[in-house]
Amino acid sequence: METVRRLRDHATADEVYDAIKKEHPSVSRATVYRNLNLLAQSGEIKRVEVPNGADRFDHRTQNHYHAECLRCGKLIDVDMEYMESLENRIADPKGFEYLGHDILFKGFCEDCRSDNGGLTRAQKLPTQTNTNF
Amino acid sequence: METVRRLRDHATADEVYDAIKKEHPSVSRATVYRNLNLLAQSGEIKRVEVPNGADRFDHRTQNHYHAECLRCGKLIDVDMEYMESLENRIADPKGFEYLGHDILFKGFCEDCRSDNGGLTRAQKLPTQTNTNF
DNA sequence: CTGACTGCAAACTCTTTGCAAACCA
DNA sequence: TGGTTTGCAAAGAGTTTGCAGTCAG
Repeated sequence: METVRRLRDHATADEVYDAIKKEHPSVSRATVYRNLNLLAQSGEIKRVEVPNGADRFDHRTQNHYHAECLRCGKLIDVDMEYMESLENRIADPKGFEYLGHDILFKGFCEDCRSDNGGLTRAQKLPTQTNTNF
Repeated sequence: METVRRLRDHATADEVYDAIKKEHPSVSRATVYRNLNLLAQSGEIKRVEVPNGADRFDHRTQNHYHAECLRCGKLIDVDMEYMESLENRIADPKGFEYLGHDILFKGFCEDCRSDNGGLTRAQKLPTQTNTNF
């Protein structure tokens, strides 16, 4: 079942389901979700949570950051050092127990940066300066 | 309608709806959602997207980071300088047009760090080392 | 045989949308 | 009046869950 990590590129549960279904048409969506959850909990794959979008599952299990295309929704790996203890920089912990962090970059992927038009998740952003998240 | 920013603390659309309903019982959820979207787009309030949770709306419109309590879901403001151009540190832009980023810290809030038990969003995390996101 | 795993369908959460009625300028 | 905004209910996306049947050891 884990051989589904051959999909490599940040597949959503549904993409995994579709891929599995081709070889094992009887497998149900529920089973795929259940097993992805198990694998993610055991650490064999990594769940990448995307706000307002389906969770994606990553065969790379080390910590790293992602960038999301605001037009097509694609997720790409970002080539940047993981900031191990970013949370040490926080000035006033106020009793909060920091366990980790996640950074999500936003923008347009190579394919999408030109075609200005069409549906996009960017519509939810403030319109004046799209750099204001 | 914007006076709903008196709720101050990262209210969800539903919390806003509940608050409005007390004074204007006829207002529907759809209207609240529609207007929150308009206000967020015009930049009068800031939408904070929380993976696998309801979006929250923030009266603070400047860029800043948040921390999410993995037990109760509460969102708190993080006292840390906003890293204006974090995306400059990315080694290999690969044609991606970076427009911004968001950082979400995770952990347990003051109230929740002690009570180990009960439902928690942390259950979705790998179990061995909860610091591995 | 027993516990673990599965398929199915229904349920759930959060949010958006079509439409007709109500409102406002 | 004509464009905008509303309420309602239905629809939508993504995911989980109860249950009964199936499988493996």
